[in-house]
Amino acid sequence: MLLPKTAFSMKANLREKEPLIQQKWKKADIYEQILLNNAGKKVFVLHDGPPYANGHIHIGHALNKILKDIIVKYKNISGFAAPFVPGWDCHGLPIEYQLFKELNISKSDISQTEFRKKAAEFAKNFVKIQMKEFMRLGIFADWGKPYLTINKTYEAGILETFAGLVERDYVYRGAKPVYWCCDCETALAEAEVEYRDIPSPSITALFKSEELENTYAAVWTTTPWTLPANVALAFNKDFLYSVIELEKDGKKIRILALDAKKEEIREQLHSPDLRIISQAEGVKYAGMKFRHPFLDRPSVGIIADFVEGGEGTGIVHIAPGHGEDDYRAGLKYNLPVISPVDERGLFTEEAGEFRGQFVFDTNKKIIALMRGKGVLLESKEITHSYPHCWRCKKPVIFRATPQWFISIDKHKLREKLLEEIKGVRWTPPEGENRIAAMVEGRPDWCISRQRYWGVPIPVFYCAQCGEHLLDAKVIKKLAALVRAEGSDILLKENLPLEMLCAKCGGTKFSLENDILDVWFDSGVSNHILEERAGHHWPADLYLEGSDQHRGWFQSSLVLSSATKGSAPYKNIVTHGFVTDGEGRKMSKSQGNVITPQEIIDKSGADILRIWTASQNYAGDLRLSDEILKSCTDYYRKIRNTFRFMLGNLHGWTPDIQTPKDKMTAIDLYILSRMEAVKKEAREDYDNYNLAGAFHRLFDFINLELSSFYLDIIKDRLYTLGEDWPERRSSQSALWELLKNLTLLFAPVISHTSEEVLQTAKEEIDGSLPDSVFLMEIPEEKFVIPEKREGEWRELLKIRESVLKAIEKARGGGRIGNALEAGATGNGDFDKALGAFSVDEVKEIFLISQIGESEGKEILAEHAENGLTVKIYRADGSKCGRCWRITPDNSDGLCGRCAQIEKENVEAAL
RNA sequence: GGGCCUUUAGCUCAGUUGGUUAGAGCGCUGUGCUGAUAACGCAGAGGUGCGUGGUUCGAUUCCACGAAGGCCCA
Repeated sequence: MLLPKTAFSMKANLREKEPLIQQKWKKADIYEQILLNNAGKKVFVLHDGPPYANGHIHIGHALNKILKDIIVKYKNISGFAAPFVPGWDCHGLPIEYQLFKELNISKSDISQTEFRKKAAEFAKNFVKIQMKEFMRLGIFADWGKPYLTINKTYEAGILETFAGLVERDYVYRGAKPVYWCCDCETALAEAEVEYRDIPSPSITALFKSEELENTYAAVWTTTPWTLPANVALAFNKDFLYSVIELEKDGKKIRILALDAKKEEIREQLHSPDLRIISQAEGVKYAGMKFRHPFLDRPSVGIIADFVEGGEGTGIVHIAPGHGEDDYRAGLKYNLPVISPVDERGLFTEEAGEFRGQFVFDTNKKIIALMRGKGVLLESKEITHSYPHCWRCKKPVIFRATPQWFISIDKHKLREKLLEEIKGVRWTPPEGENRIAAMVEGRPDWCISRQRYWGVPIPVFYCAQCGEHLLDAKVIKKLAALVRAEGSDILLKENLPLEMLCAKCGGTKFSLENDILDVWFDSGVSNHILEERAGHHWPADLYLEGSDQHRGWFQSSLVLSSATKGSAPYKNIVTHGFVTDGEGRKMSKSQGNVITPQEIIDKSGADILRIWTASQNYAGDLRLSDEILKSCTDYYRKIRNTFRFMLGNLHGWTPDIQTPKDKMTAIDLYILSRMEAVKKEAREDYDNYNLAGAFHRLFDFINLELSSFYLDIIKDRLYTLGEDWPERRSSQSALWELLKNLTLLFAPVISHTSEEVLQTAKEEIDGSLPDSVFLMEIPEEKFVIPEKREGEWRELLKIRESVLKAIEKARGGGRIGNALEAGATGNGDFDKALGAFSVDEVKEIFLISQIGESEGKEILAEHAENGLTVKIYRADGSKCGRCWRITPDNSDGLCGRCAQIEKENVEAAL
């Protein structure tokens, strides 16, 4: 008896084994080895989108990097050389914000240079942490040489791209409102603003129509101080508006407002009655001119969909210098941005009589002024939620400040972008539509940030006249300096630049205070592809979460198209977000968060990798204990099947490989099936359908190997003489199966595949390479003719019926082991069996006798699809060795086993 | 509130121009084996195809509206 024997254990113990395998990979410098091994092959570049370096990795990071890793590994074992350089995004507000909090200081307590040093340390520390965490997932990458957006060469690349934009005239100066703290005299980001309830005036101002007789538009606002910056009134195009006539202070007056508000207005004015003069939808008021209530300035009617009917009058006061909505509406209608407020929150000259006064203090004066002019409909106080500074806790304002922009329409860039989008292959395809819609509607890109932690915008101001200097040549010089010294050098004074002010001839300059938006940083990342050996530009693939349609995919596209003339990628794959088992967002407050660390500690990285590969990532990905449990079940099945194959290859080596033309029918059949499955799985991998590949491979292992082929060949493997041809044939097939499946699964369960291969190297074939990733998926070579496949399909249909019939017999308590049974059937039965020998059929059905049922008691019968199968007890007695029932049994052994025993005895002599 | 997307058995997935009783696997239940044994085989149960309307001889598949959820934006 030759039973399976292998050191490959049933229990995986991944949490202890994986780190050991990873150590070996690290020691052998597996990443380098793979690329060395694949030198000369076609290059495939997956360019990593940089995660932000400010915390431990969460499940979304793990998902993203594992998906990338699966694809890169697959490419590397299927005829490509696929490098993978990991990146990190290291500048930006989140780090700055976190660090200020940690240090418990504010901008004024620390110099920019000193702060930047600490921020760089902070980022590098998390790069180190995340790198370790990614490595623990089994990700292969150029860990020794990642790209960090704070690397000197990287920062130089940022400036070079910027110079390219300046050369082509894409960069311009404009104004945009930002949150502004008048106390700290600084701009604030969304994250630095907290909302608190405060009392504010709630007023309705009247804007006199220049076209309609004695008619005033009623406009509600809670920030009267922004009225000096008013330039427009917004209507909702679909709402119904009315001009109503009523009495105010004893005089007739006509008010324009939302029709639904007319009663409310009548009550506010204590008017005894109201008369509807006209009614129209908001769209009618687009372009209509109104008079500012207290300044000599027109205010024009516009349409905006953010106008709501709930609070107010349905007519919204628009001050593009003091609100985000207002600003965007202003862009659309080409309205001027007025922001007559300085950095301390004091009105400037532009505000006329309010000059020098603090904005919040002028609310009352403005109300009084309007009341005096008879253009105030109502005034009261309300309490509402209002943004405050996270640091000094004072209310903030929206204030327009000078900012730098990249034009999206210069040189028809927008059209170019849309054209490029069409040239990219988007997976899933809906992504194309999504990004195209965003690009169509996006405004110019504001790249200024009033922060410390980033690359300074390379613009200089003349110390004498204040004129700005934006010069590509100068910026290229700066880039060279930065390449050598890092971006901190820009903060130094007296840079050797030899600049001259074009306006006044001045020679002293100061650097712009604003830094570049971090999306600019990461948007230029594809420049590393041109600098790294073994890479090429554009990248073959970008793979990120679907949120990056607005983020990185777009910033990369804009910068690359503007400066290099095309998109930096050929393929985009996007994945959804991880939710809990109910499809709900994971959040700390919900308590439904599962971290990659927990999964690794409990089950191992290969389980997490199976989770990643088994789900369709196009939509949201659910994660729960129940789902992980099923991943563990997948894993156990795969592992045990590998174990069975390894164990039964004991005593076999490739030099006694059975040639294809000597293999038995069932071995040839299963190998042919393997080829078909491999082809399908490879197509899936090639199309980034990882779940398709995984389920296909798993089903093959489960349905065709474990339940079918392996079950059947046990008899040969265990009971035949060691060298018998049928046994060697099956072992040769096992070897092919093992190699193919180890490799096909390697991108997913990398650690386990490696363990399988190393076990095989020790136990079966010492000439195998040191890592499964230094191999290639075997080429197709075991396909049987279509006609033969058809014969097998017929046979397998009958096998199903036989199994059901046997189960019926078993249910009746008439039979236990299937080997006790014999089977026969009607005409179709014999016809389908005709293509196979009786011995083959018995083997495949796992029974002891076929046909010849005359005079026998039928134990069970099963009929379906015109086929009837009958089960009876096989003739003869049970062989003590192979357990088959045969008529030629003597001394408890069947004829075959008796001979094998004899051979074994002779061999032993 | 707007744009894009998702919704098929407890779980993960298939379902290819709309056409007969909607398929797998896992899990579950039952059962066999005890020479893959904390393994392996066999069988079975399990679905108002998110809901409501419409187009059609006929819709999981097409259309409209709605619900729940996700991403982005406001």
